[in-house]
Order: sequence, then structure tokens, then C-alpha cells
Amino acid sequence: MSETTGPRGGPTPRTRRDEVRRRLLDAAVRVFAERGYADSRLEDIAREAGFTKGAVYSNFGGKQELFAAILRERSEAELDAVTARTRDADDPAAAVAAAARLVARRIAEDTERGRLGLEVAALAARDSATRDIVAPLRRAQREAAARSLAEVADSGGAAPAVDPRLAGLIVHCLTNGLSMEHLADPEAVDAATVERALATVLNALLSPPASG
Amino acid sequence: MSETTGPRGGPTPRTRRDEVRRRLLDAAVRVFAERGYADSRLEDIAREAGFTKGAVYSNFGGKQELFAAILRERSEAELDAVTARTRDADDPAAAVAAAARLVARRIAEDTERGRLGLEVAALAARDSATRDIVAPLRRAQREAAARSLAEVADSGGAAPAVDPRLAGLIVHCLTNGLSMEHLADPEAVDAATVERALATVLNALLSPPASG
DNA sequence: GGTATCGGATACCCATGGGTATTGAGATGG
DNA sequence: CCATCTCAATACCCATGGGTATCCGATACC
Repeated sequence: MSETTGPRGGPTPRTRRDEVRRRLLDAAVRVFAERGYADSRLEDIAREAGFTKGAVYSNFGGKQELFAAILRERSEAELDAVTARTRDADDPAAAVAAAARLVARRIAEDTERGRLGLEVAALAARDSATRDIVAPLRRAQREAAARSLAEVADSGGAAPAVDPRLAGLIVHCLTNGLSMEHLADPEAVDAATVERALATVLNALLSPPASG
Repeated sequence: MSETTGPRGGPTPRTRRDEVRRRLLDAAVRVFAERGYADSRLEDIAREAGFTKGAVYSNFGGKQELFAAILRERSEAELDAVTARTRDADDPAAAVAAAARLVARRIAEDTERGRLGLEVAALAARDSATRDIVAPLRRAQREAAARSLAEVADSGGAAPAVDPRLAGLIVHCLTNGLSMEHLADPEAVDAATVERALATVLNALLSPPASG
């Protein structure tokens, strides 16, 4: 009656290893973002992925390694999203408006990303091993922002008002700060407000200050 | 021989309750900042304060209440530090320079504050009870920043370049973002860099943008 | 100074969850 | 078709740490 074969005789194929690993990582991202690293249980992550703890220990060395795998994976995926953003608009003002809107939307809508980022930052602030993984990624993000800004300033014909590296740092940190503020007080710091803040600073950085 | 009395017959006075509470709170701030909320052990906190777990449960309802007490306490102390800052310099440029230097120093030197702030933010992002305590505090901080900025702009005679509330949000979030970045990558984001970033944005917010 | 009360120390309980050893189903190869 | 290997499922171990019950010395009050 109850064989291990399906109704059509299929021998219940086993899910591929890659797939198992993928699902575990995705589930881990969700759970870590929702509960934080320390309060996340490996069993919950496994369940969320449709497996058990055994799968976790078969694919990763343990909790820390699972988290580190997420960090490494994210550090690649994160950069693409930032880079290709200001490609279509050639008018600097339009580019600024588009970028501000895009980033504001992401901050307001993708709270999972924000939460995970905050968790990573908090861990990095305390644990040097995490910091060693995170610091290079952040550097790359700042440089990507600097490059985008320089590009836009260049297309506008104006010489960059401030050192692009400094501008990149400012935009990067402001973005993270706004994300944090939105998570802490979503009512007061909504998408529109975030957008205005970003647009204001971007414009200020791209147009030379009035000498006074 | 071994009485409970000191060498001069003093009856070993017991530390005042207020004092016990004070020391426990101070120790808790240190430990929470160092290890994060979840990884902090009540016994470690008590030991750090020179007591035992019993003292904690005698003065606070438990771990969560201890943390909440810290939040409430900090929310008062935090505002004073922000407010009285730009009182001495009347020249806007000087005020900006002084403020940027002061904040940069605090970010670079007082890592404990930064770590605790990050931990609080991460908790608030996940837990609505924490958020309910944190959100009003953040609002007050933003408003304080807005007021300071408006004051400086006013003393310079120039009409504020942007809405003070928006400017307050920007400065507040940039500060937090810079603090986070310094914690994640202290080498690259040092005090001087933080200072430059802050000064740049403050100047931009206080002088009207060149119309282009 | 004797007694009641307070408050921190001590000892204990036990739910939690990371980690491990073992099992057994399904792939793999001869 | 059988032997072998792979890998997730299962069952288990046990250190950890929040919370509690109790004790006992110090203070307060009469």
C-alpha cells in the first residue's frame, strides 16, 4: 500500500544538493533578518527551507559558517543593484531624481534587506572576523557610489563640486542612516521623506556651493 | 576572628539601593554594547557591577526590563549632549567646523555609544515594543538637530536653504550612518574623514545651492 | 536591644538549542 | 541486481543561562 514509490512508479527523486543549499541560504536570510543572528534557531531555518537540521550540518559547518556564507554571497549580489542605476538619464537633475526615488523605494519596501544589513553591521561592530568580511564590501559600495556620482557630474559638464570619494562616503552613509531611521520610525520616515532627503543631498553634492 | 565588622569596628555598611541600581545600569550598558543584547549574560553584568544575579532581579524585572531601563535613561541623557553645542561660535562657518569636529571625535572615540546605538537600532527594527520606546527619542533627536541648524542659519542672516526638519533628518541620519561605517571599517573611515563628510554636508545645507 | 522588614547572595530548576552519532533511503557503478 | 557511497532524517547529548525559591545579614522601627 504505502510504498516509497509514487502513484506512477516514480522512485521519489531526491532534491539536488545545489538546490538544497540554495533553499537553506534563502531561508537563513529570511530568518536571520526576522529574528537576528543570536535568536535564530537552526531548526527553524531548516524547516523554513523544507528540511531538517541534518541538511544544515551536511551543507555548512554550523551556524557561523552558514551566516558567513550569506555574507559572502550577498557581497557579490549587492554591488550589481547599486551600479546600474543612472544609465538611462543623461540630465543630472533627472538622474538625481531617479536615483533618489529608486533608493527610497528600496528602503521603504525591502525591509528584509535593511534588517539584515543592520544585523550585519551590529555583528561587525563587535566581531573582528565579521568585520574582516564586511569592511571590503562596504569599501566597494562606497567606491561604486563615488563612481556613479562622478559619472553624473561629468555628464552634466560641471566639475565635481567635492571629492568623489568623499561624496561616495556621504551618499553611502546617508543611505544607510536613512534605512536605519525608517526601520526605527517607519511612520515619520516614509518613502517620500527619504526621497526628499536623498535628492537634497545629491543635488547639493553635484552643484557647486554658492561662495559666501 | 573573622567577624563581619571591619578592622575599626565599622558595621560593614551596605551600599545604597540607588547606588546598586546605578552600577548595575552602567555595567549593563558596557556589557550590552560589548556583546550585544542576546549574548549578554545577566551574571556577567552583575559581576561587572560587583554584585550577583540576585541584585539584578531585586532591582529589575528581568533582562528585558533592564534593557528597557537603559533605553529610558539614555533617552534623557542623549538629548543634552546634542543641544548645547553651537552656543559659542556665532560665525556659521565656525559653528559648522566646531560641530563637525565634535561629532567626529565622539564617533571615533566613544565606540561604546556607537555599538549600543547600533544594537538598539537592530532590536527596534525587529521588535515593535523596542520601537515604541526608540521612535520618540529619535524624533526628538532629529528635531534638536533641526533647531540647532535653524539657529545657526539664522545667526548667519541667510534664510535657511532647505526645510529645517529635512535638514535635521539629513544630519541625524548622516551622523548615524557615519558612526556605523566607522564601526564597520575603522581604518578607512577615521575621525578626519568623518569630520570632512559632516562639514561638507553641513555647509551645503546652510548655504543656498547655486541655481543652475 | 529586640523584632520586622528589606534586599542581595546562593543554590537550584529546566527549557533551549547548537552540535554529534547513527540510521536508512536513494543515487551510483559494476 | 547487488555492493557501495552519499546525504538528509532522527535521536540524542549537554552546556548554557534566564528565572525562582530560599537564606541570611543589614537596616529600620519601636
